[in-house]
Order: sequence, then C-alpha cells, then structure tokens
Amino acid sequence: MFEINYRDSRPIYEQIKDGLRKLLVTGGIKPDEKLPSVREMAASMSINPNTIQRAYRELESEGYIYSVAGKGSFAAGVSETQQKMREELKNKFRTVTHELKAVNVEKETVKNWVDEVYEE
Amino acid sequence: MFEINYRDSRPIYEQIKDGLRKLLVTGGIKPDEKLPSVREMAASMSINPNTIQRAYRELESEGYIYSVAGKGSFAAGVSETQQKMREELKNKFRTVTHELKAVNVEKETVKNWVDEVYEE
DNA sequence: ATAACTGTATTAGATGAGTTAGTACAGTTA
DNA sequence: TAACTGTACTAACTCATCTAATACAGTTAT
Repeated sequence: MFEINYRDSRPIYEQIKDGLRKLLVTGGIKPDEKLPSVREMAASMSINPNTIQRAYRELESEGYIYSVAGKGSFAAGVSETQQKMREELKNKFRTVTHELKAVNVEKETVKNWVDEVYEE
Repeated sequence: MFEINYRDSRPIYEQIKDGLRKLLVTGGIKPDEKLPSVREMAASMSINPNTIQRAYRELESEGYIYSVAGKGSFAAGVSETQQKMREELKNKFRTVTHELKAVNVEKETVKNWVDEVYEE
C-alpha cells in the first residue's frame, strides 16, 4: 500500500496518516471505499494494531475518513477530503514562500518553479 | 533573542537551530558577528548547555556558523548562509507545490498566492 | 443464535530520543 | 594565572512512541 521508513524520526502513525491522506486525496482510494481493517492492515505491515488504530482515529477526527463499529472504516467524500488538504497545504505554501522572500529569492524565480512543477 | 515553545513536540535544539537560522539569514546577526557563548545562552534561556551545544554543532556542520575553540562561535558569510537556506527552501517549495497540484489547485491560484506574499 | 468479523477502549511494559547534570580537557585572552 | 571560550564524554531522568494483551459492543453471514 505504501512504505514505512523505520529510520525516519517521524512516528509510524504519522507516516501512515500521510500515506493514507495521499491515497485519499489523489483518488487512490475512492469515496466510501472500504479501508483495510485495523487488524488486517496491522498484520500485513507487521505493526501493532494500536498504532493503526491511532492513525485511523486521528484521520477520522480530521475528516478524512469515517468509521462505523462492526462495519469498518471508509473514505470520506472528495469535497471534504480535498477541502481539508487544500487548507493545510495553503498554509504550508504561504509559510515557505514567506521564507523564500526573506532570503531575497525573486518573485519571478518562484513563479518559474511553479510552472516547472505543473509541467511535470 | 527568540522564543522557545515547550508545548511544541519539536526538540528544543531544533527550535534553537531554526531561530538562529532565521536571524542569520535575515541579517539579524551579521557575518562574522559573535554568537552568545554556549554557557551564556544556556544560562539566559534556562536550558542545559549541552542542548545549545548540539544546536551549534549541527549549525556548524550545515555551514551556517563556524566555531573556534577558545574564541567563540560566529556567523558564516552571507553567501554561504543564504545559499544553504535557498537550497533547503527550494526543495520544500517544490514538494508543497507538487501536493497542491495533486489536489487540483489551479496553477494561477498558486501564483496569486505568491503575489500576495510578496506584496506583504 | 453462533461464529467471525468489524471498531473502540484500557492497562501495562519496553524502547529510545531528548534533556539534564556533572565533569574534564584544550585553546584564547586579559 | 585566572577567567573566559568550544568540545567531549558518561550517567540518569523524562516522556512519547510503540508493543502487547485483553475486553466489549456492533455487524454480517451461516
């Protein structure tokens, strides 16, 4: 499904959250599609179920998925999911751009980078 | 000099590194200007000297400052410092922009954000 | 109804990064 | 010589992370 980097200092549950968020946002997992169960995913990745549960719990509280006891966990609708992601990314983007301005990187240079990314 | 947030999950030495980096890059500390000594800074912030030393050691290995035993630690030249920062920020910027593209944010929208930041 | 799934909750222990504390040594400066 | 600097090292404490084990409630299929 996606990779876990054990050398990374970031917690496993954070890496799982990011991996799932990416799949949810890019359409790798469709709205209302069922996610692997907590135990299933834990087994396939050789990770403790509690760690997966934490990732699921937080993703639910952030609006990316919804869980139903007895049934499973499912992807939230596209609009909610992408709206959440867009807000978070806009903040990140503005922060980084502010820092670029601080080190005197030209506005046009920055815009060129945007073009490069969108051409890829 | 700058603030330390103890509620933040990020390590203190990372926060110190970021704070100093910002001062070095924005000119708050001029090239070859002396930084507070390890013990001095530790005392003024009520932090263990080892924590400061770690921040200094890593900033030196990243090229932002240089240290001389017996004399002190000093800000590196503008060119080295800003060049380092620019490289790191460019990577961050491209990563975030890629993610914005993935959630279907229009290129023009992104460029407008750049304008907004540079007008501030 | 029973078995086998789901999510959820709780407690207890192991591990490791971060931090503090104390000490020591070498170079610089007055 | 005294009082600063940076640097290095070891030991111990704290805390988030992660693992482990167990339990309970809702759903689904047989």
